[in-house]
Amino acid sequence: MLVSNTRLETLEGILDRLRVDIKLNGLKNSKQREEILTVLYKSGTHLSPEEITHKIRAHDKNASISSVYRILSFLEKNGFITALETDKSGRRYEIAAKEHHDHIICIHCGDIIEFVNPEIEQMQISITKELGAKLISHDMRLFVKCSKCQGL
Amino acid sequence: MLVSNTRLETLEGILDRLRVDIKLNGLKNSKQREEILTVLYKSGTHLSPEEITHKIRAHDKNASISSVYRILSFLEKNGFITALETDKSGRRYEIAAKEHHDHIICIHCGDIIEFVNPEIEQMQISITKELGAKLISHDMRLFVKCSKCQGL
DNA sequence: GTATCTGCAAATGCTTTGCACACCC
DNA sequence: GGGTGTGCAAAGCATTTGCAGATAC
Repeated sequence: MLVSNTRLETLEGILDRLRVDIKLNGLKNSKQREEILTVLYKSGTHLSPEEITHKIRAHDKNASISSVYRILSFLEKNGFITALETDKSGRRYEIAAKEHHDHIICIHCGDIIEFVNPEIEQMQISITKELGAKLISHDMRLFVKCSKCQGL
Repeated sequence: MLVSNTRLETLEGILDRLRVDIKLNGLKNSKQREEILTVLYKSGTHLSPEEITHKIRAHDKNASISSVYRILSFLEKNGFITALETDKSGRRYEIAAKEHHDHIICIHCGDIIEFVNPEIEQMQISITKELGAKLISHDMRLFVKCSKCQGL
């Protein structure tokens, strides 16, 4: 079953959580953290660090990719975004404020379809429970030739 | 359900297939290709290119890691081995002559448990079929804290 | 002999880090 | 003011590639 692209939270709600998180960690506010989260929220897709850098440079000419990497790492660690490896070219990031989902990736055109299957989710929990292990996170990628690329 | 570590094929059988494959591709025989496949077959685990290089150097003092990469790439492309990314430190390889399986990876000790769930396998096919896409390959990783690491 | 295979060293590409200055509280 | 954030350049690290000599057929 496909996942709608609707965010579960408003952008302002997410930014508020970010500000609280920053306070709790004794950190200081920064425009860039908010800007990157905003870019990911608005795009709704999976962006590479390079694409993100390019986008934030629209408002901030000198933004550097190294800061983008630092911030992405912080945002991922704190659960605001999630990473996905679609191929060998590196990681891509998406906003975490969506329903949990897995990914179908077309190996030809790179298109990504998001889906969730509650039965599979449940089985994953059962499987690890049987082993006495605790499921921390999971990751399922279906690599396909999508309908548009069938003829190629 | 756990997957036994039994190989589906003898080492000689696999090497024979490799030799046929090499002929068909107009390539030449090489000790290293067979040696690497043998190392992976005998180890039964997931080895990094560096570990593989170290092992084949037991019989071949000057073996280089770049050849290992080249050969791993060939063996993967031709279906003799499969790659797995357990963490950010790079890819690991295992012999393909096992039952198809997915991986449970302990984020603490790095232990890997192999399992297969036929129902999930079936669902993955149905999900992609519904979209008119053709499933080429898939990949499911359950990151856990394993029973031995629970207390940590 | 000719094409493939190999080791070596250099290059590549993504990501991380050190440092000095800028900025927040 | 002191600690955190940022840009820049350099470093890291896994992986790839160019090249010349070695090897297979």
